Amino acid sequence: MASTVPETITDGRRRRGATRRRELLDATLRVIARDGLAGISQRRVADEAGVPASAVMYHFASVDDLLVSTLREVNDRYLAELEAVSTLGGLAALIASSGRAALVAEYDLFLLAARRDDLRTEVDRWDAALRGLAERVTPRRGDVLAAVVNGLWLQAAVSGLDESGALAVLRGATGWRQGESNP
Amino acid sequence: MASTVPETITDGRRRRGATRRRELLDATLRVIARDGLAGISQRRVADEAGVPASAVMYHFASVDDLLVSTLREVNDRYLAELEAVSTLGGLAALIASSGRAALVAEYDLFLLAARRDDLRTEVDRWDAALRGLAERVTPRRGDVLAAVVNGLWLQAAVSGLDESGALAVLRGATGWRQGESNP
DNA sequence: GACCTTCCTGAGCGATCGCTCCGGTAGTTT
DNA sequence: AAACTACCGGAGCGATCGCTCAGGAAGGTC
Repeated sequence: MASTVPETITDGRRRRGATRRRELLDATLRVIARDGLAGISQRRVADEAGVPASAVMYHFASVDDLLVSTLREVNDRYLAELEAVSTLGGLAALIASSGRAALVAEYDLFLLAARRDDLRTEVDRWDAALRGLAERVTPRRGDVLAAVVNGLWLQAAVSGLDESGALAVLRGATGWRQGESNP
Repeated sequence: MASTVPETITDGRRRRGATRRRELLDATLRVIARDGLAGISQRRVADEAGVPASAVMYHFASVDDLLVSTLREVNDRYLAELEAVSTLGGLAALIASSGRAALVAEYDLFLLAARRDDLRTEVDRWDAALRGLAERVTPRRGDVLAAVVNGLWLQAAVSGLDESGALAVLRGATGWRQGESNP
């Protein structure tokens, strides 16, 4: 909030620093996917990223800050994808596009946000985006579509789900009938 | 599997032991609800239950065993409740009956089961029970109902959900129209 | 009463935890 | 080249971790 955010970093030192910071965020997501939030520690993330342990504390104020930053990054990415969707087909493709391990990791972070007051904004952002999409795609059945999307995403995380199966459920839930126009 | 399971324990020592074991399971669920799986430790659970730390290792082979036992207990309870449901109204009541904190804790354990091969059976049990209920209540749209139930449960955990709201979505998703017979 | 089984618990070990500190290195600016 | 800045990384502190162990205490059996 207080720091200036240049559109492109010209300072070579800062650019390397920013890269390493992102590598730590990626490593964090991989560790969560493998071992869950309980598996996160400064040293484990550092090892996963191939950097010394102290690097974590240089780029993040605390391990919790690392976790929260990872959550925000993941959420930003998904919100952008959600907002780009306008059809049931696109929605099915999005839900089926991520691997199970990554989805499980993202749900772990989602639950973290659900439990902590200081992260409610992240949950609310997701909720608003999903509700917006639901109203956009199926104006009369927005609440139903929102629930189905949440459910399908959970099934994709836990048991896996292919695109055509997801689409069939989405159509079934929104009252789509064979021969109707998209979505 | 190898131990005899008497229908009622007459030995006072064993009965107290069984009680304490259950207290530890309850304490575990409370700690998860508050701090997540990452907040679980032998000493923290023991403190929450009001027993010495060594009691955990007496009643459970390891902290992981404590976690797995808690998961199985929670799953058993929910499966029994799921199997008792036969109408949309009953389903809505069940979904809305648990507090948010408890639901978040149960999802944490659910994700643990989703990530670990040795716990797949628990996920599969849940999946089979939900699918069975869905086919029972709405034979033609079983897959849709299963997805909606998962989604509503997630929403109940994250944002809260009242019974009437849940019922409205369940009816909307299954094509129920005003004036039709239950469910 | 003696004897046995079951449950209990405080002390403590080695490992790992989050985090601090500080000397060092390498780009950038003057 | 000197001064400055940003990034780097090994050492190490106190706290907590999972788990072991050995010595009771208490209920049950004979």
